[in-house]
Amino acid sequence: MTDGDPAVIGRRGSYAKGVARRQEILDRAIEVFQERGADGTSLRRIAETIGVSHAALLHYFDSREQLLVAVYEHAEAKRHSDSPRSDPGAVEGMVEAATQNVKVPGLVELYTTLVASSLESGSEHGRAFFTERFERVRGDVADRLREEQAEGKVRTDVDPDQIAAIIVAASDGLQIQWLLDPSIELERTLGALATLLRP
Amino acid sequence: MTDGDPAVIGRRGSYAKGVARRQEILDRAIEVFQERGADGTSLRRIAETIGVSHAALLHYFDSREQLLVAVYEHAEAKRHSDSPRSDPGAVEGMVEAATQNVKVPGLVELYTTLVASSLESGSEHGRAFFTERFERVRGDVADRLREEQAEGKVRTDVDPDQIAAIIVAASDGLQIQWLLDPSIELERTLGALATLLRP
DNA sequence: GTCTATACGAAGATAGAC
DNA sequence: GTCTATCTTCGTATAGAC
Repeated sequence: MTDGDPAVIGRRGSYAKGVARRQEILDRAIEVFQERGADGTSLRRIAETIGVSHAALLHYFDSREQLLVAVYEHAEAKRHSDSPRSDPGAVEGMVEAATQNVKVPGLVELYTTLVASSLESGSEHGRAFFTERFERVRGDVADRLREEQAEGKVRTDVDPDQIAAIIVAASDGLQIQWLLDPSIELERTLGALATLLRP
Repeated sequence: MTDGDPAVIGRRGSYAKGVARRQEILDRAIEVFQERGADGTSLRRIAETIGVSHAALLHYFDSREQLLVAVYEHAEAKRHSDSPRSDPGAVEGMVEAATQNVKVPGLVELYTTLVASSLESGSEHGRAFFTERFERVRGDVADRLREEQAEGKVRTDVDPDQIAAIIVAASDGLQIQWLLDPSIELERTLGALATLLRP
């Protein structure tokens, strides 16, 4: 996120109570999504669970999609601050994140749903968010790969940027495959990718 | 699909005209999705474009999701019969499929949308379809990997089943990343994955 | 068997009162 | 800043004409 002001994501609530209320709504909404994923989560049901009208939600978020994106963003940020940032290798970091994700199927479901809808034509906000996110995550992974290449931990006959894209894609895709069929062993399969990268 | 009768996918239309009409609907629907993806595609809009009532569609397909799955299945089968089945290496086959897909963004969008909704709780049909599909595709790729390992074309220090899952995941994920940001160079990036697999 | 007509409830979004 | 009321569209279900 390039903009420093968190409230700028919605349309209003830029001051005092508005910001607090917004955070409160997001906190409550996260719980809803963690247990329900993205299916039983209409604006009206979320509003009902939280205890406001659905129109009130739309006061803080321009559309259902913006609310969903904000919820995902908020949940992701919260997890990053909860886990003490171990900062391991490029693949190891992805493995760690993926195994964490898979414990909260609702979030993976939400993520997948949002990525899918961001591909559709009407989704300016979602498209921008995920385009930026993919770029940032790929960049981070590529940077770490370069470090590891310099340290002799990763083979140097492949382009770090391309490998980074593959790692991110494989991680996303495997989480989906795992949700549909847990027999694929997410961690060990991502481990095989790490084997491929060793010099 | 384990059942040999194609008409069994819907609920009726098992005979003569019904089958033909069903195919006709699918052919027309494919065009709709190829240009619109999955967003402007409500049951009613599809019906309107095809020239039937939305209730008529539900005569051939139990639900909107079943129609969408059938459309995707039909489009995929059609493409397989159109391209003369080159049957190359494991990764090469995925590269070929992915580069074909990316020429029809609507289908990738449809695929992603369906996979996402198959994760949700209400989706029995979609979930079964994609679980089977992933299993079949992974199995095919793994078989080819084993052949290539025997031929000395692929390194043998990795499990073919795990690599197959990674190839499928990476292919799916990269198509999405490419749609959001074409600068990642889909073919060359998947080529890097091929490099990793060489002995 | 095939399809039209119609109805129902839920959804996202908007307008305007308070 | 938040609500009620309302609009439109959606998926789905049913009745019954042909």
